[in-house]
Amino acid sequence: MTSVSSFSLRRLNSRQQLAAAYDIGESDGAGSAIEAGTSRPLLVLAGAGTGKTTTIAHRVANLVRSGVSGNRILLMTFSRRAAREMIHRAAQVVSATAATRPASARPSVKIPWAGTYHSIAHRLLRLYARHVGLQPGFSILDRSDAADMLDVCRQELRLSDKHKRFPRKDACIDIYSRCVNRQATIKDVTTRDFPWCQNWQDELRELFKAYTALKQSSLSLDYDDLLLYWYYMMQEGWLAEEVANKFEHILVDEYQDTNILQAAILKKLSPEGSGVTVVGDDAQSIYSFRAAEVANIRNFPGQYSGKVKVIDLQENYRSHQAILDFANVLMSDSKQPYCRTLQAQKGTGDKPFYVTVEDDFCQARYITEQILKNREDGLQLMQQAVLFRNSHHSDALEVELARRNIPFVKYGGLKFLESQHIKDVMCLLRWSVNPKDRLAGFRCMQLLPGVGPALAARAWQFLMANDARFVALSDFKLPKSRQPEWLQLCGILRHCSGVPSLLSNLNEIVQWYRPYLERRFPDFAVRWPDLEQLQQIAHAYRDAEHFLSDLALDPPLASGDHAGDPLKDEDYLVLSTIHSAKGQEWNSVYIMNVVDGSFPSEFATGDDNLIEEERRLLYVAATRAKDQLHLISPLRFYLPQQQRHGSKHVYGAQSRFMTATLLEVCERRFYGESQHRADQVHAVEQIDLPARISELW
DNA sequence: CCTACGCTTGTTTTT
DNA sequence: CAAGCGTAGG
Repeated sequence: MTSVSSFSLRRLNSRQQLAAAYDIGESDGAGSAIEAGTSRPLLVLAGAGTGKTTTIAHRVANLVRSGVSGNRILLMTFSRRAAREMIHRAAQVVSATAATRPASARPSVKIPWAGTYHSIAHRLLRLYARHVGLQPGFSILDRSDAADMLDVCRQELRLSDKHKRFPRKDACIDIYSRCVNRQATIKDVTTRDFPWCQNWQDELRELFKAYTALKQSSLSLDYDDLLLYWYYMMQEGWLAEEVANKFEHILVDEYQDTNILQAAILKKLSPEGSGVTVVGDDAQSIYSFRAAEVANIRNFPGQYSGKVKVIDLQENYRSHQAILDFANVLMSDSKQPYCRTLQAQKGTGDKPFYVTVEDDFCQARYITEQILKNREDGLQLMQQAVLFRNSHHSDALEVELARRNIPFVKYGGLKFLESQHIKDVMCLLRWSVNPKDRLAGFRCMQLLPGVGPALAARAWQFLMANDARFVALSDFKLPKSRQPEWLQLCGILRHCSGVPSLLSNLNEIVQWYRPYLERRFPDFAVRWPDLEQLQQIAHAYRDAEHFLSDLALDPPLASGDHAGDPLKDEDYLVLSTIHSAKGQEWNSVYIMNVVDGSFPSEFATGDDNLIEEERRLLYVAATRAKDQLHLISPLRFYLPQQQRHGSKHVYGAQSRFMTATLLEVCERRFYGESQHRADQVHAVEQIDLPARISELW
């Protein structure tokens, strides 16, 4: 095979080149399409920082240049942000190589089918809605909506009675989700992951049945349904064929984090594996709590009887060797075999700092000081990031950053979409789009004074008896004193369901909601700006349906009301959970609370597989760093459980991951005591300030 | 039938 | 700290 383009591939190493060009024919320049489905399956094992994004971007660009139409490429990445990044990079590659050609001959890089598995599933379902028995306008339930809806069933089935000790809604939805995503029975899932629920198998089955029925009558799909419906679409002859034929090439990023259901969908999309490229790294699998299955990537070659080409990328372009030594030793301490040793192309640098600090306040201060010092040395805030295991671990730090006026953005953790007041507003919008959305309807009705579960239930029956027509809803009679608010709500619903303008509808809703906001929340003044922000976000959307589903599937950042919203071009620091930091990199990285209880998480103790996952989590965190890595270990570690009794702190044990061999590749630092002394008051002389002040008058 | 209040409980990570 | 539950009072 002749190289596709020596110019654009020059910066790739030989293995990356191979991965980017494997089994792609040469375009003859006239854009003749290659015969569909000639590419054999490809597995790219890409260690952290080995140029995975670049490689895929080049592969996409090569596909486009070889004549494959962009809309015949399915690109599934872990987050939509990753998808956007990938397309952007591919476009750059293409335009760099095509600059010599006239603009008209340049292939454009548009990959409309790029996104997460869930968002692609969603698009397909909207596209084929009428063919698969779904009404357009169906709602998407996020995780907590799903849990709430399941809880409705749980209560109706009388499973919630206290003496029964039936699992709580979150446990139930978890079990349900795993059954779906792992294509396993309740028995399998409970024995393996929820042994204390084994005695409830029959009840759980009843519950899931009722839940499924309720979702269907509410015209609602949860996240798992998106995949499940897609999977079942692929079981239907002509439909499966049509969907499979849409795509000539399928690229899946972060394949180690896909689950069994997703793998099954992929298999259905391309039974022989032709045109399939999967990319991933088993050492970076950190989503088993979401039913991710490392076996997917480990067994990928076996799936297609030896036809799979495996390309292993080991040369790391991100970090210097001292950081990679840390990562390598961390993984070699594991009992599980990760046959990957990262090799730096950048030479070496400072060893990672393992910093012992007194408590979380010292930790916050240490991080802030280092960040400021780095900034003085010319390193922007944007080149630095603070990573942590749980989103609340950054609480003390956020206070400190705000105090010192350091702007930051926090990824992960509570999104503002999950806060009550946003949900209230979104539910009214949702209800107006999908009158059968029971969860949304109940929530809205119960906002009204004097309307609780019972009245709402009667009103709901009335609405359903009237074909879910909002016009009829104003005829529902309730106590006279409640009537005005009720009619107002009906008016809004009628208006919004009749007028297609998202912006004006949302504005109506927000205005309507304002009094309820003030009645419901003492801190309404803080919450009000969120509603304005929501309206800002809505500007980017054509209609309510797109707005609602996009926000459910690709939530925007958390509200950054702490240090003020950093503008796009302003410099700001990134705070992120490690899970949300995947695929990113910074010059300087700070990992908080490298202490047992946090690394590994207290919930993981006792289960070897979970401990291993925590190890990989630390690995992912450490390999985000390009130049500087700080691992901070407070001696006193805040454990929220002990809140009441005396000390809030617990003396944390050294993280079990920090073995002697691992410590050898670190530089130890101590921080705290001296700082403490600097803060102490050296009281030499007593001054009577009040007296002085009084003298002023 | 609805609300308000006070008590207990139980807290990861995300599409 | 917020959600869930029980109780007393409209």
